[in-house]
Amino acid sequence: MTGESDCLLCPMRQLSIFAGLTIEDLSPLGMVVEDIHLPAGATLYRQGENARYAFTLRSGAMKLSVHRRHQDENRIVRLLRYGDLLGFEGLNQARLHYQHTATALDASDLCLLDLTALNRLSEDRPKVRQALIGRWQSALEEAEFQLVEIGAGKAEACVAAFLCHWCRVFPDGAWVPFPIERKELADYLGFSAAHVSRVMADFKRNGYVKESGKRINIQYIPLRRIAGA
Amino acid sequence: MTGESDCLLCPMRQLSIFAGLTIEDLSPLGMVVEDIHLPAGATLYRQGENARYAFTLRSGAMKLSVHRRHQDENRIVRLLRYGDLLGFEGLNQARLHYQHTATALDASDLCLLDLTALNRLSEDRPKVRQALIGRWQSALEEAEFQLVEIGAGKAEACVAAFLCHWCRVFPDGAWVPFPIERKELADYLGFSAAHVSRVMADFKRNGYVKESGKRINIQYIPLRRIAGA
DNA sequence: CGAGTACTTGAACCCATTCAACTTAGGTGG
DNA sequence: CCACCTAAGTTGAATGGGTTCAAGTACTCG
Repeated sequence: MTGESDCLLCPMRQLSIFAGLTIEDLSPLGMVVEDIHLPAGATLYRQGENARYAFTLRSGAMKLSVHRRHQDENRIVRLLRYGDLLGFEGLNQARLHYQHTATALDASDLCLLDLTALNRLSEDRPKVRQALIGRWQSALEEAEFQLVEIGAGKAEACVAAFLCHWCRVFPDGAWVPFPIERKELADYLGFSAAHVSRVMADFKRNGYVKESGKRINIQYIPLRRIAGA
Repeated sequence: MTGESDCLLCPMRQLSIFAGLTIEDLSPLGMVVEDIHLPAGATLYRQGENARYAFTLRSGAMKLSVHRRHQDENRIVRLLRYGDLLGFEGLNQARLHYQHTATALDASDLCLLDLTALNRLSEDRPKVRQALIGRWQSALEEAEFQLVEIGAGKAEACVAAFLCHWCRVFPDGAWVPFPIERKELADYLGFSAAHVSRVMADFKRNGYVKESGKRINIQYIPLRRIAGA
């Protein structure tokens, strides 16, 4: 399930917070980095638990969700993929607990980073510091994407915007991994599972997208028409 | 309209990113800080403009909004008050432009901070760095509050959650400045102005809240009942 | 191949939108 | 200081989109 690994050999390093660091930067740091493998559905950490580690997602997909106070449903606040960093709220010394529950949507590989070591590293290395600031910024932008593009408007437009956003890093027309159930998509978008299902079914009937197994393929989504209606 | 000021004498310093710094820390930095005063409705900066300065809000209230691509309406992504920092997206070197449009909801005083100087300062002073990380964290938490408590559910519950959140830093039962129009509240919550007005009017009729001029007074909001319904 | 889970679909209901009319509040000039 | 004027807030009625709940269908995994 877990084991040690060498960051210097990591094929993902260019995308990670250690990108741009040389061997001289990294090797003497003595940062122990562990590999973690999670099966689909497994929980990595829970909201409120002591935050001692951050994680880098190397493959698979995860969701961050929060328990709503007066409601039984869970709201999904972020979806993560290849290269994303999670659990770093503990870097802010005032936040000693995880703010979300992290669950694997699909079988996932992560590496574990000790937060105190990471903190020390960011003190010493401006590049790491910049990289971390960048992660904070993207987390914020992702949240604002959700607010702006998804938080209001008709369901069709929200689903369409999300699908385009989800597939944005892949070439047009590619078959993109899509390990997200209707219920989860609904929790993320703020609609009922039934209605999300309706919209997705319509999109498929209209030939906007295709689905096969846990992959999706965007053919052509008439964003203009959907938003304008 | 503008003038220089001395951070060391600022009555807000304990709340600001310079909190915890001594005179020795601050005085030799040569950071020029300017005072800015804005009348209600004035725009401080616009989405897409070159980001050279961050700002600290010393009094009044502001909103950050984004223009929606396929929509004419603007979505409000954050509301700011006393002590809040805005415009710091430029600290991330990859973001040279403001991500939002900043507009004064009320007559407001701010101080202007040069971003490059602020960057230098955060390199040298761990306390400033920590304070900035804290600001990033609160921006993120604020966005997630909006997602979780306000982005889904019945309008009554959203309005109630927002009002409690807005008044949280004041003592219970206090008259709290509330320079937010129905239309703006609607843009923030993602409802129509008409419906927000209806809900607010109901709340007032039921004695949950009182309004007078640009101030509000929460008497008692039965959150449990509203959310449970 | 069977069982359980996810997905789809229908119908009734409910909440929010829309648009328009009306009321209130705040500000300006006489 | 009052009368007017404008912008903001309130309210009603009709419409429409989304939820809910339940039934039926299609996967997927063992």
